[in-house]
Amino acid sequence: MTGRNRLFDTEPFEQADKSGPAASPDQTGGEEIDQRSAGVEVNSGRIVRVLPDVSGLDKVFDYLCPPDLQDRVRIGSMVRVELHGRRVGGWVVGLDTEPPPGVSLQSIAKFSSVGPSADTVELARWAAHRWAGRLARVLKAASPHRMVPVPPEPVGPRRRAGPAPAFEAARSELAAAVLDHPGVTALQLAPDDDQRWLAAEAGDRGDCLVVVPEIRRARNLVRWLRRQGYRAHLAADDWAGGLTGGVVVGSRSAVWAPIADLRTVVVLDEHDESLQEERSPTWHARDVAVERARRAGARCVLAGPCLSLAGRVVADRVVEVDRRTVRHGWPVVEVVDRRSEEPGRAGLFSPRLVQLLRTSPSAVLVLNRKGRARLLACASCGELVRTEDGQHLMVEDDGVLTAPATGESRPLICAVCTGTTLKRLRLGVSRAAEELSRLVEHTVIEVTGDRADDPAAVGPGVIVLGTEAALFRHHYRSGQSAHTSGAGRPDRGEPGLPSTPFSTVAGLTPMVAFLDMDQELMAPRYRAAEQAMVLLARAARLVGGRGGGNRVVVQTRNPDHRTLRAAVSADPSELITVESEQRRVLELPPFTALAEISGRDAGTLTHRLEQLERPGLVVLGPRPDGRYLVRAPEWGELADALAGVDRRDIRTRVAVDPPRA
DNA sequence: CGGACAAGCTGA
DNA sequence: CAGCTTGTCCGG
Repeated sequence: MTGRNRLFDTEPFEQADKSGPAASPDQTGGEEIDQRSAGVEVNSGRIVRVLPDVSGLDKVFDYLCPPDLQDRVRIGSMVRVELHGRRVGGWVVGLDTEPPPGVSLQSIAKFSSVGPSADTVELARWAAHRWAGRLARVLKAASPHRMVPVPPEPVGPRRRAGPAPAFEAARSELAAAVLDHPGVTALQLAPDDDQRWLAAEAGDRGDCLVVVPEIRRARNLVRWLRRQGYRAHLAADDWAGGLTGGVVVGSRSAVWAPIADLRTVVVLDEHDESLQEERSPTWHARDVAVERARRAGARCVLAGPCLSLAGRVVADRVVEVDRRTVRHGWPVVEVVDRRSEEPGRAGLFSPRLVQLLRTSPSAVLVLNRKGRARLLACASCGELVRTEDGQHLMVEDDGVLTAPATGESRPLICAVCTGTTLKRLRLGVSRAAEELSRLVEHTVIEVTGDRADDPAAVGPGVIVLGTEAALFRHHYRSGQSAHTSGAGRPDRGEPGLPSTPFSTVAGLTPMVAFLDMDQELMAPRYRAAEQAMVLLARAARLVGGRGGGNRVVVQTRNPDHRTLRAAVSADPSELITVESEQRRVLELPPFTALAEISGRDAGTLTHRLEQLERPGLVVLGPRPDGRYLVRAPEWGELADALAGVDRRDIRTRVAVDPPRA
């Protein structure tokens, strides 16, 4: 059958004719033909391969590169091209390519921006395969947000201009031990170590990338480095800055940033989950950093107070700051064993915790909620939002109330008092706050993750209570200073501490208490023990080292849990030893590779994977929520399997290295 | 992804 | 059979 495309492919002349008087005949067809006849032999008529930035389309297309663009277009360049009648952006991923026979080529419509280097495009390809996702998604992360028409040139002296920042001799020694070694080094630090010195020392050794989990911290670090006389660039604001040389700092996507002469890649707080992209492909900045450094012959340092097992395993060696420093950097961790309390009257607050809270000026309390109640209550009368007959609870769905049980729906209005202001109830946190306010004199502030407003202000006489978010979403307000800086507004380097977010300053909170650590310790996730340790390290950073007299309190019924033992003895490595052994025995990452398959057609995909009959590939599941896990002996196997299965006609989400499996 | 087109359905 | 929906295919 001669479909219209076949005709178009093979006989462009006729196609142009046939499009007839109605469709403007000459605009595209005529030009193409001219270029073909004039171009193909005579002018170099460079053909480039373009990957369009169109989600759902994972294909490359060949285009002619007009002569006036040829000196600017290279691998990674961002261009606009006509595709199927519309203009789309895309990346040049191949030069001088051989187009499929019989296709008439169009020209690139426009050069948009400098893009990732050829090396970075290759690295992105590796990552797309490694995490079984689309190349375009990775390239997007590796590309500037604002267009960069011309790449900046490297400048002369890139290193520190002024005198060296004064670090203790011990740190400079440590820096040398870590940074002057080829390969990948995992560096175990104390939780009160702000790690800025590592960025500075790396900067002293040449152009480097510093990846931190939070953009706010990246901003602070850039400011600090500049004050120390370094050329520092914030990757998010100045994508191309690194091409002039110096220190590039940014959050996870900074691991893709261009840089003139890469010597070192540093990842700070390597344990932090925000180093992993949450959308597919779920690439992890730690692993990209390691691979990038390896390819560039650069050094790589993974640092933090709570190195992940994955980080330790991927590293060539692990260096630990001396025992005394680590121990000193951890606060006293007090484990409150709730098993010994009188049964029956166990509220959320043990007598011991209440005693500690009463004498503490302020505190941050963390309640890891069970389940996710979406309850709504009327703000004026306080009633739960129910159906007309009061029999069923209702939830909000796209601006209307619906009762999942009956299907009944109505606008956002309370049936009892016709109030229109409804508030979301955090049952766990709200009840805990109520209970707490009867036990202590402090003002109690609730914090949950879904409130996008200003962080809570903690200060003397105030207790912040919330989910895990309470560890992050607050500012410290010391004494009478009423100043708080907005969440989105960068603080302008005020000299004092009042507006500085907790995330960067250790030792301000007198106490952090976990009301129910068992939720975390016993969570059915293979990394639960590690993740609980991350929370403890975070808390440790907030309250500071043991010298300050502040403490972390953990309420639990598992006082002998390996995570708690390690925290009490201020030694995260202790946990890792046990954890490592268990993971090996249970064949879990990082000793195997895991992917989580979810979505409507998860079953179909896993079935297809099983049919590949690859040795060592195991499908686990489905779990109650319909998700599957796929395990392979190592990530290469897993990636090959996922690449070898047809995913075109099905809707699934694939998360390689799922953080919460 | 989003348009182009074919096939399927409805009502006059 | 016009007018509309639904499904499938394909892009240089």
